Amino acid sequence: MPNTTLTLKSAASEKRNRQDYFNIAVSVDCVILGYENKELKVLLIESDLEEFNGLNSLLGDLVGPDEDLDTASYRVLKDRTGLDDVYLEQVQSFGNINRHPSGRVVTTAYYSLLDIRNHRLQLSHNEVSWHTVNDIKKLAFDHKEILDTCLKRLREQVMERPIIFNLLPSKFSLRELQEVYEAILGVGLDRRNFRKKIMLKDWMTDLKEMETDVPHRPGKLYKVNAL
Amino acid sequence: MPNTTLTLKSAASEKRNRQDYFNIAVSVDCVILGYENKELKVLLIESDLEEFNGLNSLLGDLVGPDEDLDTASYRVLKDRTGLDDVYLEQVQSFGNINRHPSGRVVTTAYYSLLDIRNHRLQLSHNEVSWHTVNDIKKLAFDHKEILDTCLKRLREQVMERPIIFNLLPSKFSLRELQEVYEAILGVGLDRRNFRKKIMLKDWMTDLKEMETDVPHRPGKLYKVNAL
DNA sequence: TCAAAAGTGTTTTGTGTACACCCATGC
DNA sequence: GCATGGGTGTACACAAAACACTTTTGA
Repeated sequence: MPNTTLTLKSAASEKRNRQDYFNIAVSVDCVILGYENKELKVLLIESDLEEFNGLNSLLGDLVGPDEDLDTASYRVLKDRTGLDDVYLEQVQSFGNINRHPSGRVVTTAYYSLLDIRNHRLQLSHNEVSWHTVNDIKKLAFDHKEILDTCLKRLREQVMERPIIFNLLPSKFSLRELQEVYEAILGVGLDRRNFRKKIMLKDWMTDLKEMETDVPHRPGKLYKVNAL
Repeated sequence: MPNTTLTLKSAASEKRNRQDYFNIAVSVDCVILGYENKELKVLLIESDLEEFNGLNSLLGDLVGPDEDLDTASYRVLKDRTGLDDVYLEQVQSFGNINRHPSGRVVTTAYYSLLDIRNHRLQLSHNEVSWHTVNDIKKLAFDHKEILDTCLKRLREQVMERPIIFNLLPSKFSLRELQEVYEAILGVGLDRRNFRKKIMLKDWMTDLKEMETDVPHRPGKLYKVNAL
């Protein structure tokens, strides 16, 4: 397959030779988000490129010749966190010519949501660690832009579809749920209005259980409905 | 630059050799949409691949080594339509292994909106022509899926941002505008409610002119506000 | 005078938002 | 008994939807 001739038609393409087209590498970058201590966090790795001395970057990798984009993202996630049952969604591709200092790489960004506490990660490298999203000022490559784009998409979707539950343990209280929303949206929410609104969505089921080990009146526990 | 070593870290990547990564080609595909006769249309070309005998496909091309993704899309648009002042937006990337029969191609889809009547296109190939979106059952490659994805995105955005005006001439009536919305959304809209809603958005200015050459009472003409 | 579309308002219904009090529990 | 958060309802503002008649023009 690699040596088959590509026959996409265009005046421009005919002028160039085939070799040019295979000088673009394809990668995926994963914005792996977790929630802990009322903060949204993202998994980053210390960049090993000199140009980015000291800067962190997203987790990503080149896409292999035998991989779909989604498959490659799952592989990155699995390799770096040990998890394979994780929510993953494609957001956008970034292909500026000079975005990678070592060569031409077009990357497709995904975001991923997981519960930091429940999944004790098997982090494959020591340099991989969680960082509070709000504290991140600068990342290697164009990864700050990628992060911001993914966060924007997440904020747009979080009230539309039941994705937020990926950040929570399987049993959670309404307070916990509201705190995750507040962390993502960056605003405080009225408790009564929040409860009304979220209950209308039919995303959760009352487990008829109560919180334990809380230093105050325990709240009801819920689970997310099957999707 | 093409011969610089890529140093993305991962156990998986270290196992493969560099050549593998440059066996993926990168393309863009443009869903070029226009509006005419109360119908939404898309610009298609007859596929020249044997495998897709007779099927149409979207307009696309490989991305050159010196082009951003956006630049490549603008080039495709310019080459195929002669237009360069056209709305263009990235939607999503498609990278399934077998999506292109001649080799591995990862493509990024864009949609584009233009006014068929005002821009008399200089179509570069005779095989390029407009097709009513609703009549399209099948396209070459995964282009039907790409088309559907772009249409879905368009429907989500059309009430959020003033993009629809790209489909209309610079002067238009509220009836024309409503008809475009109806064509895109595939539903009928109440005229009074539509007018109220659209006027609240502050997207248009009353030109203090009237339609001419209509076989009925002429309506007011509007123009889109500067963005 | 007829056909075709322009233009216009009111009522109802639902949703978003602001806001305050009593209750259950652990310490 | 005190601190902490759980749980609840009402009033107002605004947006969405349903709905019909008169007016203007060209043919």
